[in-house]
This record gives sequence, C-alpha cells and structure tokens, in this order.
Amino acid sequence: MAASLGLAIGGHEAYYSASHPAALYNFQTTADPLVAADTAAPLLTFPQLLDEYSPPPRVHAAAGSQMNGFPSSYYCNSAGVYDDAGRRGGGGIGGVNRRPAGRIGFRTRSEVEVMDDGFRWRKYGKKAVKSSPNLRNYYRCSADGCGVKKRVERDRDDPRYVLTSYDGVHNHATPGSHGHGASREAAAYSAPAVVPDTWTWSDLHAAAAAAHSSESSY
DNA sequence: CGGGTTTGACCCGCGC
DNA sequence: GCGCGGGTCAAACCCG
Repeated sequence: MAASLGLAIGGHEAYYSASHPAALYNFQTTADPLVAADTAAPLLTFPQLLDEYSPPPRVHAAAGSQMNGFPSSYYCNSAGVYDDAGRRGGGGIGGVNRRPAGRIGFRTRSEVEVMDDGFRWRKYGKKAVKSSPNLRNYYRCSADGCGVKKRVERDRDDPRYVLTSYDGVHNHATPGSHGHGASREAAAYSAPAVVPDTWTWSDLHAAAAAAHSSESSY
C-alpha cells in the first residue's frame, strides 16, 4: 500500500507511511514527541536507521565525529499542529500562520547542542519557553534562499538529552561537500516524487512533507 | 572585514 | 478584549 495510514496507540497518534521506509521502522509521527520518545521507547537507534538506508557518508562522519551520542529516538510532527512540547503549534512562525511542510525531531544524548549535520546554521534567536526550564535556541540555514529552520533545546526531563527539530526542506546541497557526491545531491535536489536509494536529511524532510500532504487535508 | 552570536523588543495567534 | 506564550527581527557586539 502506497498510502500512509494513521494509528492510535495509547492515546497517541502514530503514522506509518508505506512510501517512506523510515516510517516503516517506527519513524513516528506523533502529536506529542516528548511523550512518544519516552513511552513508545522501542524506536530505532540512529545508527540503525543510517545502516538501514545508507545515508550519505557525511552524515556518518557527522555522527561519528561531532556527536557525543546519537539520537535514541525520533519523532516526526508531520501534522505540523503541535510543537515540541505537544502544545498548540499553530502559533505560527513569527506570527505568520505558516504551516511547516514537515518537522522531524531527534532526541539526542549529547553534551553539546550543536551537531554538525552537514549544513551551516546561523542562530537567530534564543528563548526561554514555559514547557521547559531550559532555553530553546533557534537556527536557520545560512544558505541563501534556504528557509530551513532548526530548533534545539535540552530535554526538560533529562538534561543529558538534546531535542532537535528541523522545519522545512533544504533546497540546496550541503555546503560541507567537497566535490564528491554531486550526482547524489542532484538527485536529492530534484525528483521529490521518487524515493532515492539513499536517504538524506532533505529526503527525510521531503518525506515528512509528503506524509503531511497525504495525511492532512488542507 | 566578514560572518556569526547575543539580546531585547516586537509581532501575532490562541485561549480564556 | 486581554494576556500569555512562542517565534522572529535587527542592531550591537564578538571573534577569527
């Protein structure tokens, strides 16, 4: 079945998209990522996901060299209705009622908040949020014309973990590439309808967006 | 000198 | 209608 279907598990919604391999492996969509991260525990580990879908080498490198730990769980808020704390998320971005094309989050055990995922990020805000005693940092992709955003905050329940969520899809190749993988980047840049052999951050974002459009009915 | 970070103010949607 | 809360802007500042 090429379509995705929604399930209700323990009061939480989980979406599994048959067209998205990662989703088949419990790459969850949930209204409450924090709860899901705790209760729907048996999710794939980051390395597992990477091995399973052969992501680009640079992701491997980033995971190996820059991260102190690795994501222990995932959530994908493709509904774009709730924020990281499961609160209303329609609050809009900058007051503008923008609907995120797709949001993917990671709960990562790490000493540092900033993880090199191959893209260049510029911090544009920092905010204390009610849902957490910790500050939330806002980053934007520094590539011109790329509106991908990323927010990072420490898990309020376990400060050893970092909650990272991505909004949007990169419309460019990772700046960290040094000439290799041009074909892969071209594939990732175009053909959003075709499932590529290798999964990149952008691919995941695009998949989330696709799941979003098929699930919701705006 | 250029790019990134900091910081407070501001904007806007939502709930009451 | 008002207050709250999250998200963003933008100028000043910092650093390589």
